[in-house]
Amino acid sequence: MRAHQLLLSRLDAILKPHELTFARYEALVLLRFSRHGALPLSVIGERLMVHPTSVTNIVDRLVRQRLVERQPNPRDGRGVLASLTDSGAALVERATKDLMAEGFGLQAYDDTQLAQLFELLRTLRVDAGDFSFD
Amino acid sequence: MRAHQLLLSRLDAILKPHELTFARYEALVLLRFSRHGALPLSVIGERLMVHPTSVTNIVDRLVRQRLVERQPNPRDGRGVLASLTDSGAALVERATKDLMAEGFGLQAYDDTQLAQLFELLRTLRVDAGDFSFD
DNA sequence: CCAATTTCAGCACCACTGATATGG
DNA sequence: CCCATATCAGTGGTGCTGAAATTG
Repeated sequence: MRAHQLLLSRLDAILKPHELTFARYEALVLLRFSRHGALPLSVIGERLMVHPTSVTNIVDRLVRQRLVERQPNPRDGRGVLASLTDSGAALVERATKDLMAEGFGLQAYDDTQLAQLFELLRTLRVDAGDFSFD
Repeated sequence: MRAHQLLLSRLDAILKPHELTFARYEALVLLRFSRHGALPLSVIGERLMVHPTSVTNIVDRLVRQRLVERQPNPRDGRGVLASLTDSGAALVERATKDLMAEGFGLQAYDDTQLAQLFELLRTLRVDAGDFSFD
């Protein structure tokens, strides 16, 4: 619990100058690495494992910051696409560069330790019925 | 991040029938194991590492649930003690029994793995300037 | 008709800032 | 006078429930 709190506050501190929270950053990254820089809100919710109403909320804030635009989904009239704007794409580049410069807050670990930690945490995720990513 | 999310939701699920969040549970446990079942709010904030205004908020909610009472601090006229009520003490016993029955959500690990995980997470905490508890 | 997608109102919770009253 | 303790008002953020509109 405490390790999570410290790690999150590190990441938030790095993202704060960009006026991003970690949740909003994750959404931007997801869009950045999608095929067309745009995804249905439902897909964002699945990938980030957040509640549908939370997706609406996150996208609202990103739209207000002009980092993302809402577009009708051409392949599903019920759906909406969140689409990266140019300034959104530029911002996620800058923020990612800053995060990488700090090793995503995990500089204290070498590669072996990171692998051990990942494996141990995977045990908890699998036990809770999460994806295992193996 | 995901492991934390899953663990917290497990603990919250166990605590929900007792109408407790994990944060409120932590405060009750801290009081339960204090010398007189009562502590200054400032001490609660230090031990649980939460913001002073968050302590006021948490204690407010516990008072509303009749699990805790506010008392003037006899040794410091500025201060306030949060003091466990009988029903608060009884509730923390029941909640702890439920949590222990579920191994605090960590049944997936044996003792060796728990020790490894603790040690790896300690590395992050120490790196971030946290206490090390060694 | 039923199901999926998204939105909205509303609530609980958490973390913080800034200001304030009170007392050491 | 300065500092510590606690509270209060207010803001931003997260995570949910329940209901509704729209469309497949």
